[in-house]
Amino acid sequence: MPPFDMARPAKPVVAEIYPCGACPVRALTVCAALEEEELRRLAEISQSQRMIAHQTIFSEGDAATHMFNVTAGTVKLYKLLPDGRRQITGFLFSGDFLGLSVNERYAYSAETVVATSICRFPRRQMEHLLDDFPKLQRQLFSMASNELAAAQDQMLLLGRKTAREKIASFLLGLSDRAVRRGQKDNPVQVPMSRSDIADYLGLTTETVSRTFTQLKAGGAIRLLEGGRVQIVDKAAFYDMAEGM
Amino acid sequence: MPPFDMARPAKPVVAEIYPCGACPVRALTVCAALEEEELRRLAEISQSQRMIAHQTIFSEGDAATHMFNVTAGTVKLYKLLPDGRRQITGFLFSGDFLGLSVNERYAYSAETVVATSICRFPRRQMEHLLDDFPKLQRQLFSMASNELAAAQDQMLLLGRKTAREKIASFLLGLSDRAVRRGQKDNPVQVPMSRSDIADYLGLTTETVSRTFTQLKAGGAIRLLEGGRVQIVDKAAFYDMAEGM
DNA sequence: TGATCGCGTTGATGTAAATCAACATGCCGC
DNA sequence: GCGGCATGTTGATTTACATCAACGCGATCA
Repeated sequence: MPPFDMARPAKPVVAEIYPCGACPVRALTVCAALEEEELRRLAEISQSQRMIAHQTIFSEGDAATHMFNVTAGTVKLYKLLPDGRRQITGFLFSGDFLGLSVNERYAYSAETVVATSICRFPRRQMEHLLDDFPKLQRQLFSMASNELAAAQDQMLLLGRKTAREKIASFLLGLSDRAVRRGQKDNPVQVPMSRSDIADYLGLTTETVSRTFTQLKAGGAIRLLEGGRVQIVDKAAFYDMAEGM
Repeated sequence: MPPFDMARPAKPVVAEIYPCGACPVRALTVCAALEEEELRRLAEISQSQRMIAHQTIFSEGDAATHMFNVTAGTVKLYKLLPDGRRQITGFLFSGDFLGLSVNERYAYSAETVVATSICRFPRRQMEHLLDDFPKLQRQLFSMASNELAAAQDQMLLLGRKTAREKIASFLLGLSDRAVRRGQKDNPVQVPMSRSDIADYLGLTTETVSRTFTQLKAGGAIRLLEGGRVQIVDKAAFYDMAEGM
């Protein structure tokens, strides 16, 4: 059971204490590697918080006061150009960490996609904890390395893949990450709008829509209700995502 | 003076001992934060190596046996699709670190762009050092965070910028990094080929060439000999890079 | 029950950049 | 000095995707 009913989002609540020991995603995330003592210290500085869909967690350029961990729901990270063009640089799900900053400012904006629970840590205290617990730092470093690899995959997608390959890669990415969270990988839950998908893949909503239609017509996917997408032949779909 | 004459590249030499204490880029790189003792330990496991232009340092999928530090020259990182489409995910210069890996394999390929000196560390021993010296790990983590921010900028570029904006952003990026290395920022040295630039920006060589020509015709840049490019009005160029 | 709104789909048309092609230039080996 | 090759530039044409436009549908609400 999720920590709260996603269909009936609660109002955002600050300063609600969430016991780390009872955290539903502890095994998946930065806290996984921690001992009793470390976990206790982390719990002391953490606050759990629930947010409804489409709320801003922080904006690019804000002072980076906190780091965050997603415990339920979906978050998007994005950057804007002055004229409003938007690039979504990532979607985060339960277990994912956000809030790394360069020179004390957030380098991107973060917004909830659906009703979401996050756990927040004051950055200063978190940094002290990193000094005290190398294991925690190690864990965070390892997560950053993985994100870096994902970012490179996304650059290949944005720079060199066709619309069809982009959509296929996107769905497979969602599917793979669902597996890692221990959720069903196929059909895959797609909680974000066409517009969010477009801004993640460097396309327009129209092209995203048309490409979904084509994939459906070609028998590669089935669109189910509840925003779920079934990938008919996953192996063939991996090939499609790489242009084979 | 650079550590060797870049115009007359040496044959690659393995196992040449390079004293860290005399390293020309120590202040710029992962070694900057280290104490005497730490530096000595790092020196023990490091090997300096010179490579000519267009040599492979490692390939995607290779077992990740080493980590590297660029001490002179230029390196490109890239990923390939099965049909040969290529995305260059980054250019590295003196002081830059490479070789982070996910599950023991390199996630991308690395190749020299010009004659280059690198310093290599066996990964296993490097990881032990990270455990022994949290300061080193901290430094590496901080560099990874910066790279992550750069990767997000590049996603915005690839997904949402026009050819003209891409070229302007690229030149400014080179210029800014030259400053950080203490080199001249304008005119900026552009050591890579049109084809490399194209694969970095998600364009074709023809479009890169045409865009340079247009920028030159519009008076925004001047193409100098020796592969240098002068940015006429840097403030205006920053605006152009963001579509303003 | 009907008006309004946001979201997604589909169609017609436009265009930035890709592709195809030719040629110029510089560099290297001989 | 000369042929061969890689690299870069420019021109003609094509195309994948964007843009502009219309409409369907479900949710919300008076």
